[in-house]
Amino acid sequence: MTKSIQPASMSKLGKAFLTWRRYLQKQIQEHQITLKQLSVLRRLENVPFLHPFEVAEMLFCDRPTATVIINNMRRYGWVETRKDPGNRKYQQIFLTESGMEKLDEINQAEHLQSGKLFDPLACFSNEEQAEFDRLLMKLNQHLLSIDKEDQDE
Amino acid sequence: MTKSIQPASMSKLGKAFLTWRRYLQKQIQEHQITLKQLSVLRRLENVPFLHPFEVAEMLFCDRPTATVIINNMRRYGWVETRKDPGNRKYQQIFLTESGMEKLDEINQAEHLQSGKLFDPLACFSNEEQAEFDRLLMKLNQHLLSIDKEDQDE
DNA sequence: CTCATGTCAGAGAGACTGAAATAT
DNA sequence: CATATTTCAGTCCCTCTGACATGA
Repeated sequence: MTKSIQPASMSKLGKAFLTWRRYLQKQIQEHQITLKQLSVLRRLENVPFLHPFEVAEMLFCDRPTATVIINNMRRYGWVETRKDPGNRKYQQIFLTESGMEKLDEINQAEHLQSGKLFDPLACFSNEEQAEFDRLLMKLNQHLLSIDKEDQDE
Repeated sequence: MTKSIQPASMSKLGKAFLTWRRYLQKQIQEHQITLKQLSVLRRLENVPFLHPFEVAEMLFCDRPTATVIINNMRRYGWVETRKDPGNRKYQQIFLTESGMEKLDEINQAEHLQSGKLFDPLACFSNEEQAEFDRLLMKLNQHLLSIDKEDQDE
């Protein structure tokens, strides 16, 4: 009897995630940017600036990792940082001209236009999409209690 | 209007996956082993040997990546490789004594006993579990057509 | 003091490319 | 010849730990 580390459903979930992430990464690879970097750029289209801890939250990573990602983006000149004048322990991350150009380049790419990308959920009926989303929300809610369990140990 | 890279459900799926993987990794980190390495060891409990391309398939990664992972495991002495006598372009990957000891160590760890681990699906009723699994299978089936789409380009 | 925020160094895994060797 | 398997070198991103500095 094979001893598995995780329930079969979680393996399937992982497989779906990896397949999808690989596909997205491949679609943008010619633009020399990673998915996480693009996520940050896109977010910066809609807010004046981000704090590093907000980047960590949205990318669902820890703060040191966010620092690495931000530094990579600074190296490419897509963002720059300033001290928050109101609270000097914060950093503000701003989109640069170069970062906006990068975004334009990507947003105008033919195969990245909305409707051109593969739709992962196209296999679902509306009811199934809603149910899938509901189950994922429930799962994420449940997974939050992992942290509490950790503290008990 | 925020332009997102992916449907909201896929973000939720990614979040669930990362949370779960992080939890599992943390559970075994004291044993100085990664999840992929442990998956390979566990599989080798049940088959006489593996070919590298089989490792790539089960880990859902490409073959060069599988080579890296196998080499890391060889470095720790958990596996060793021999030429397949029947087909000399194949390698056979075998579990070593040291690898078996590593497995024993992990299998006997108190907090890794079955039933002790956090159950990610405990939030679901039996019906929901079945539905979740069914939807994930359907999604994975659908995602297979990504490759076909790629070839058309 | 405490707490949250941010950075840094270092290590390591993993992913990818391009090239090559090998065997079918 | 073409094809499939495997490895290798090299690069890069991400992740984590542990420590530390900063400022509220």
